Amino acid sequence: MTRVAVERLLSGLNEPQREAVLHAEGPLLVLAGPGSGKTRVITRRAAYLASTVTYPRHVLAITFTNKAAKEMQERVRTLDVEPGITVSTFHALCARLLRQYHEAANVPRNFTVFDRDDRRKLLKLAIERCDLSETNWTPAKVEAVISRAKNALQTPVEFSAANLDWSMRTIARVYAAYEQLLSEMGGLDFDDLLMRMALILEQQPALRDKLEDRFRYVLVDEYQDTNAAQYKIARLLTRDHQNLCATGDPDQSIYGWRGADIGNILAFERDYPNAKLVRLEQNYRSTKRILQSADRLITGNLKRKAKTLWTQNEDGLSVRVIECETSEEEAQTVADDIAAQIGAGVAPSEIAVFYRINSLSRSVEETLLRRGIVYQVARGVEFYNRKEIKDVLAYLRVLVNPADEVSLLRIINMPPRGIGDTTIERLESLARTTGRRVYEVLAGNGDLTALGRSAAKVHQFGDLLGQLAPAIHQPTPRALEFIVRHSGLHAHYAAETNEIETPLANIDELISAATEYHEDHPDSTVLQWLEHAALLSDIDTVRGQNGAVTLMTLHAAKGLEFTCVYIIGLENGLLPFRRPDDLLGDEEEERRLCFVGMTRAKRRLILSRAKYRLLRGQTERTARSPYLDELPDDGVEWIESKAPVTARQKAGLHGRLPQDSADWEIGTLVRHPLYGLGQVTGLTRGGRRTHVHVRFPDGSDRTWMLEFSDLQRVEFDEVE
DNA sequence: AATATTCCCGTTTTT
DNA sequence: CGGGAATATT
Repeated sequence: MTRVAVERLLSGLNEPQREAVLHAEGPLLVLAGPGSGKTRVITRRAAYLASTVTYPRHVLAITFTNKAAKEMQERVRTLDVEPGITVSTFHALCARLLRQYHEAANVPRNFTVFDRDDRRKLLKLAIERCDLSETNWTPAKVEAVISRAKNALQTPVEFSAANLDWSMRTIARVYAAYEQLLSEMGGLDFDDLLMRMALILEQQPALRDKLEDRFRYVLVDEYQDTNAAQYKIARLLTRDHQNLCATGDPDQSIYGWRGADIGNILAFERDYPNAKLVRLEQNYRSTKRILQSADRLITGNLKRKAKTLWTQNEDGLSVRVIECETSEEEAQTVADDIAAQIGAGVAPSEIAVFYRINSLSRSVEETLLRRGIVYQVARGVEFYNRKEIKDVLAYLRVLVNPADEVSLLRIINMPPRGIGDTTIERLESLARTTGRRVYEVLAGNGDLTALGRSAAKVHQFGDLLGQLAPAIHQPTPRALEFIVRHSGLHAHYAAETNEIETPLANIDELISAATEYHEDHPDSTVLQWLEHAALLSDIDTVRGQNGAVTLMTLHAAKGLEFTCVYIIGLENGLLPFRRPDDLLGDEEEERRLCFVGMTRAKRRLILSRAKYRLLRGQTERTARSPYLDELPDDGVEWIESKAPVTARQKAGLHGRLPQDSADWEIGTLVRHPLYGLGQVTGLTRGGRRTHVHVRFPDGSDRTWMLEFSDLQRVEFDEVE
């Protein structure tokens, strides 16, 4: 690369940023405050290494999310670097390497990644196998303990040895049974991906050497959120060449609950005594007032390395704290302000609402919906959690990895084909007694008479799988279409009429997603796509562009920035979050979480709380978050939201006028405050909910839950 | 065997 | 409140 080109990589960077970009050999720690241009630095650094110092294939960058990986890959490309660097999350990287070196890793070549649901199911089985009761040993609790053990790289035996008390010993038994089940099914859970990789790097020197030689320059972003397994992987990959660049910010460590150890970043200089340290402290993102407020808050943390955040940006607006009466009012106030900002010309995509727990999104969603403000919720996993989506994926998973009995049992009677619980039990016991796996019983032409009358149906199902099997060698979108069509799922879901939820539309969307992925990765296999889908996170599925306001948890907000930021629910027990039963909770981590949220804001930051909050069906009195009291006096404006008593609130019932579903029928003319006049085209009455479908003159169809809608009946004579 | 209904429970954050 | 499991019904 020419001198001119290197100059270009350095253009617009300040001195410490340049140092970080140009430091090639040896360990480097970049402590980067919020908004300090870290992304720019690591992108340029990767480009510099790939083009000037070495070849692209020797550069590895590990990011926290898939989305960040994709963006970084693209940015490096626009810097005119030859393709070939590896940018990936820890999990995706490990999955790829474990598959590539499956023999050394002692995992099946076609292992599948078991998500949280699968893991729960398997744990239930494991608890059962250990003759324990699910009430005493709840899957959730056991899951947490096992996950922690795996993150600490403890096998069942080691875990058992390390714990003397009876309860932990018992969980160790479940852990062992769970591992047995996983291995029988050819599955790896999220933690396994890291743990296995760490262990083979440790135990197989030849492979470790090979990988270290491949990845000669390693960058780990968000180093403050690495856990023991990730730490070990990073260290082992760079043991000899020591070219590890860690970037991050201890003040933004927010994943302690999932095993992340803030100590990893704090001890970097001890681990690497000759490390170069670069501090990025100039903030280019936020106004002075926003930065000062956030900085003041974070100084409340006692266990902390002091640092100086500063900015040359303007003072800006005061940070606002809005105290509302109720959570509904809070949502309305936020929606009002959002509407005003959009009216003033702020792009909706520059606006975000953050909250501590997902369930808080609902109130804001409702108010935005009513105002017709387009929004997106960073909760993409929910899409992959839909029943129909899981059904389709289960077919793929079974075809790719027939040992996956969790998926097999999911589809054996989906669509319904007359194979009920008793038949399944018989099938399982037949498999057990003949020492085979269930899929082997299905695939073999053996004797199914033990299954009684259902034998024919089971046999048919085995045939069906045989017919579908070739599809997985097709490109994923085609495989999906084939399977959806021929499995009977299509017919099954097409038959479901008058539903608001349209499974077929979701399946189409799944195929679109696969198509998009396939365009980006033309040579990818079904197996790779499944893996990709399993490792997607909430934030990965946010579609950046379009004119939508973004709603997300504070955790998902890390690494992003918006012109206007609203953080709702600043109440004691909610932020900082505290579980009802237990007193503990890392209050410093909660403070960091708030800090992360505040520092996402460029120009306008609003913090809100409600004195009464409707949570899980009950309105409760709340107390203000202590964090609000820690904000500086200057530059913060406190607003007591006046509570306009509307007809709605007087009417009670979630602040809405009661609607009587008896008044509604197909053809009824209605008026909506936003969309105007429309006509009811359908009603879906569920257990306690009624959904109204309405068509408007512009041809659009919309659906509301009757009790929440702002629809009003219109009599014919009014229309004239 | 499949579907409809009721009841009970648990309460975060996510790869 | 909402989801999942257990139970009742056809």
